[in-house]
Amino acid sequence: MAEVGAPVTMSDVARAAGVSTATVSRVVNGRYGVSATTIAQVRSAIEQLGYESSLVATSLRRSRTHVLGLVTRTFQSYTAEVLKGVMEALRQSGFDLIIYANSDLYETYLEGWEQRHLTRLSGTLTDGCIVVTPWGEVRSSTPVVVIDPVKGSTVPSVTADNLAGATSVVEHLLGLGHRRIGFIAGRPSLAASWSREEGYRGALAEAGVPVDPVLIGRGDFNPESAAPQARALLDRADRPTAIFAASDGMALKVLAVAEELGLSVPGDLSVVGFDNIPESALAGSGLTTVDQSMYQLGYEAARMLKSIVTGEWEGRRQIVLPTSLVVRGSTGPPRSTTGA
Amino acid sequence: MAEVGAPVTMSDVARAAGVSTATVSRVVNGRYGVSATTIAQVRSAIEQLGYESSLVATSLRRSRTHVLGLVTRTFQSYTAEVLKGVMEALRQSGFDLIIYANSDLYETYLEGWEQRHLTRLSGTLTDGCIVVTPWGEVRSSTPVVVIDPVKGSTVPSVTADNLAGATSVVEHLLGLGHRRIGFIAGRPSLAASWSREEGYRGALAEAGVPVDPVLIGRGDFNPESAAPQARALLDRADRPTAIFAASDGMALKVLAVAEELGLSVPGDLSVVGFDNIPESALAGSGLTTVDQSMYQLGYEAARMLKSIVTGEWEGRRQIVLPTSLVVRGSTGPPRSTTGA
DNA sequence: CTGAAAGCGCTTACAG
DNA sequence: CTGAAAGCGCTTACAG
Repeated sequence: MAEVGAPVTMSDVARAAGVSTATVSRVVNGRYGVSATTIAQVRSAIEQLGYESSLVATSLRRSRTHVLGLVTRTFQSYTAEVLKGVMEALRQSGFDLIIYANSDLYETYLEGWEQRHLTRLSGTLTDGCIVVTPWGEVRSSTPVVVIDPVKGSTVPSVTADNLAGATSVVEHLLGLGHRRIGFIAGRPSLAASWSREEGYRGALAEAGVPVDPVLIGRGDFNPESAAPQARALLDRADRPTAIFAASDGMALKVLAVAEELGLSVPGDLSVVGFDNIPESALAGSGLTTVDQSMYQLGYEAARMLKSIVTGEWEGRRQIVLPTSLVVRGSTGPPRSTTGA
Repeated sequence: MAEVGAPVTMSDVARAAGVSTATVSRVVNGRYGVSATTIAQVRSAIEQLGYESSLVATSLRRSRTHVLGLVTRTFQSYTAEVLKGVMEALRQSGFDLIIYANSDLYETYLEGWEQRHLTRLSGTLTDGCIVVTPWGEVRSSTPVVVIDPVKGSTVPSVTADNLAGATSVVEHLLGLGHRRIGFIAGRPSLAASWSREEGYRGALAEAGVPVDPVLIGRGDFNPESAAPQARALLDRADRPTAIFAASDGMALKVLAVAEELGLSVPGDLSVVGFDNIPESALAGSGLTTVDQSMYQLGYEAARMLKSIVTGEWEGRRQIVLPTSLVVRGSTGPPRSTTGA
């Protein structure tokens, strides 16, 4: 029952039913103008042969495919959340979803992957695409909605309120009595990265705490990128009493480095992340972080894309969703609460 | 920069470069027998126009597409784990991955979704497919590997050692002193469901504890399906001191029902699940469960599919992966440890 | 109500 | 080394 012969095509059905492929196509697509008898014959042939129209052939011929695409570089935990949101928004919408992932990202196409995939899908397969965290600005012949766009992007997009989120983190740390607060930044090209750094700087400035450039490390959102930065910060004589990493992945790495150096958290060091991925709740006594509902990002992106495709979208094309601070065990007052 | 005109086709490139589409195709695919000058011209036209070949047109024409498919009904947390494993196995393999999800699952196609999607992809788009937890037996004109097949399936598949996993759960509960152990089964058609029930029955029998049919509830792996079953079990005068649910989703529901009824866990009731989804570690003091590495399932399924497609697969076509018991706070000795 | 024919964007023998 | 032509599996005007 596993692997059977060649796929059943529309010609096979036409032959079996004694009609032309045009007629089969009409029946399959429920077009008017086919006699009841013919419909019955064709239906029975379809049933017997187990025919299903080829997605590829159909979408090559049709202008509208009722398939939306999603292009992502990786499948992290947060990707699953995004996908759940997307599927919920698409439920009963008449749009199917296709997700395309490339296996060669460690080779040639790393930089422009999203553009390449987008183009390969757009002309024919999909009516529109969601792109998750692209490396650059994207363009397409069909509608696109970007989740986490690059800085300065003009494409329709959905993003979390990174500025407010980062601000709340620093206010939380300041409230606990921290004054030397380190920051590990994310990939510079992303708008999210800039906003988080801006929130960090702004909140310090607001509190009258000077920003010390030596306390800022440059990561790229990749967990590994945070390790050397954390080590550099924590090896200093005047090391920070708290580190705010621009993503949970990086923050978890900071926790690992702290443990490696024999620093207790939050006694010797408070650590905060951003994203609230599931792993953050599991790490030791929990990682304090900013929740940006990836589910919501996915949901809103899909809702927007769907409406743009059908021409019904009226609202703004750059959506910003609220974030919320989640305080867990990785933050506390510094050892000597004499700062200020 | 967002939405641009019509997609750039191979004809556009051919026109710009002053050659035929056949030549462009040769350059794009790196075929021999094109002069250096022509290659340069075509390359420059491709560059200027930002051309990418259409995935759909290419795969319609070619027999081999170097794209593998994955068909899934939902995106749960475990799906992300499966996908991570799949991508890892496919990394650098030359195979891209396409995931297809249907938005109308709540309508017509609920029952046969996997077969329908499979057929629509198989003829043309993909060289082979992974199907996650199908409703029935699947057939296809190209290779298929099923994760969690239905009972009696003969298709190549990867599955966890559900029998051993369930056995270890019951042994764990027996070891704590439980004798009245309830069970909430999963969807009957799945092989996983049968094996888990078999493990439950077998371990009880092994210990000389008679299986009481009133302690077995029939769920379908869907969390919601467990609520009425749990209530029925817990409303009994001779209620069980422990409930083993065949999935974490259902087990978490059991915890909710217990709380609703004012039962303390594990004091009044021990609860065990199966799967070890991330949420299980977060629930209260943690859900005791069986870890079946979804990452491994995905990884092995992709590795097998890839090899079958390239004709290199030599090993068994029904892989069973080990499981391990994860003891957390939801299990403990029953209130009166006087059983025996 | 039905079919022959063109064409969606490609690739691949087949000629030259 | 290069191009004209056929064809992958469909859909859609256009005739009849």
